[in-house]
Amino acid sequence: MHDIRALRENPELYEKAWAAKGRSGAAAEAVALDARVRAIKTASEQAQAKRNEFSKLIGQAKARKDEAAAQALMAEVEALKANVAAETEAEAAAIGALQDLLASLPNLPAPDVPVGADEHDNVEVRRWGEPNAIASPKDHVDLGEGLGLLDFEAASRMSGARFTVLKGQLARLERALGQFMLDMQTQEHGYLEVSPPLLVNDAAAYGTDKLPKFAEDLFQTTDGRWLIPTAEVPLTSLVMGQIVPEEELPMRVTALTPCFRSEAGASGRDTRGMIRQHQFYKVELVSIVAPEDSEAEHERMVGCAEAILKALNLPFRTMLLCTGDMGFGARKTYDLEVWLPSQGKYREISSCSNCGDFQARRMDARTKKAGEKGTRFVHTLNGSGLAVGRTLVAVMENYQDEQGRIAIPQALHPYLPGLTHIGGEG
RNA sequence: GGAGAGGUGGCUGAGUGGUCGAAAGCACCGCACUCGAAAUGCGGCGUACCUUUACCGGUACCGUGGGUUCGAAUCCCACCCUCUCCGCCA
Repeated sequence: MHDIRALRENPELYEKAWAAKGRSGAAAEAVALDARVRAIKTASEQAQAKRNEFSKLIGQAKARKDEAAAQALMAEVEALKANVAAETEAEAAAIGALQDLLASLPNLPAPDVPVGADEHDNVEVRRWGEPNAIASPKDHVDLGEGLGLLDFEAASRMSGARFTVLKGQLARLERALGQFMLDMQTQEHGYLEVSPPLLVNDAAAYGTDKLPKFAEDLFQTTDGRWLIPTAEVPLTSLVMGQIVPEEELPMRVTALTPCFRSEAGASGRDTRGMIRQHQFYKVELVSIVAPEDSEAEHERMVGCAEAILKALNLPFRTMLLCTGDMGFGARKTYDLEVWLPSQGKYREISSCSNCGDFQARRMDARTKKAGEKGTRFVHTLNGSGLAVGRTLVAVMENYQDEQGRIAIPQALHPYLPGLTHIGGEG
């Protein structure tokens, strides 16, 4: 959601950003709607004030038992009635139209976000690790099926495409990865572990900008709730409608949850393997901070995500997304891309976004300094730390050997005692 | 799922359809008293929006959304949430 006052004062800034996303003219439309809202509002309030005045007089007449005067006033106010109804109705309609428009418009990119059309214009910020020279690397599908521990056919029989069955040590490795990530984020990076609901209502989905625009990307339950596409939704919604004392900020929370995505717009993309699934585990990081702290927090959060890849010794690069590749609610986004030997390229494994006050406005999440008057909207940030399914893929492919076995990364040994390899005698 | 009770400001808690945005108390802020503090006294003390340079003024908000009415915290309807008991259940 946007600050209509900021928009009113600086429409060119918004127009520039929205035109680049194919919403040319939206800023002017919003400003015009806003002017209409305020004009109607003033008229509507004046009509109500007049009616209230009469009603008060009627009350006073009744109080002194002057029935005749009361009846006369009631006759007089009768004429105002229709007017008030029409005005308030027009007011609600105008406000609704403005709200709908504003809710459909994406966040503005931060000034230091590179301008670009799509992922080709993203900027590599840094690179870590050297891709292993693996002779004719297998992909994770061949590796997993070769080990008899990955079964896409069974999954498709019971659930359809984009699901997987993991078995044995591979299932155990997935679990170990989730535990490892969660432990690192809580014990080393100071995030508070949360076990949130996986089903949320409209308000939570709207506040985290999944609704109304992206309903088709979500699964909905028969009673109208939504399966979370990411723990960002429930974690950020912890502050929905709240006024958080400023001394409690920054608030850092994390959760390991399944994520459910319909992948409605992705048919045909990444159909092989478990890169793009309807269901996957992810450790999510969410920070709620004071406005002036969000940029520094963003850098910190990216570091918390990178730390997992470093600990697992997986080569990756950090990308700063350009304006055209950023998500709807983000003001600035870093993606982490991990090296996948089978594809010979880097693939997204984490996305860390600073949403500024965009989500906070939608969900009315504010902060207040003790002893000071007034509140400010908080800034919200979210990032994957990391996507467990894709990390499993990366571990399988980067730790494979010539026999199709998979070595266990050093950092996971405490989670898989006695296990050095998956496959073979391991 | 069944039966019942209830949702009012930061908190507690009043509120016969008519100066109720809402008593009172607590908390908080200012002033007085005091060397200082406590106690006491006096005053202030919600949020959002509209109008305005500002002051003033206006509108809305008593769980949410509708309705009745000249007028709704108060009456009616639906929904949400909390609590108690019963049933069921991992």
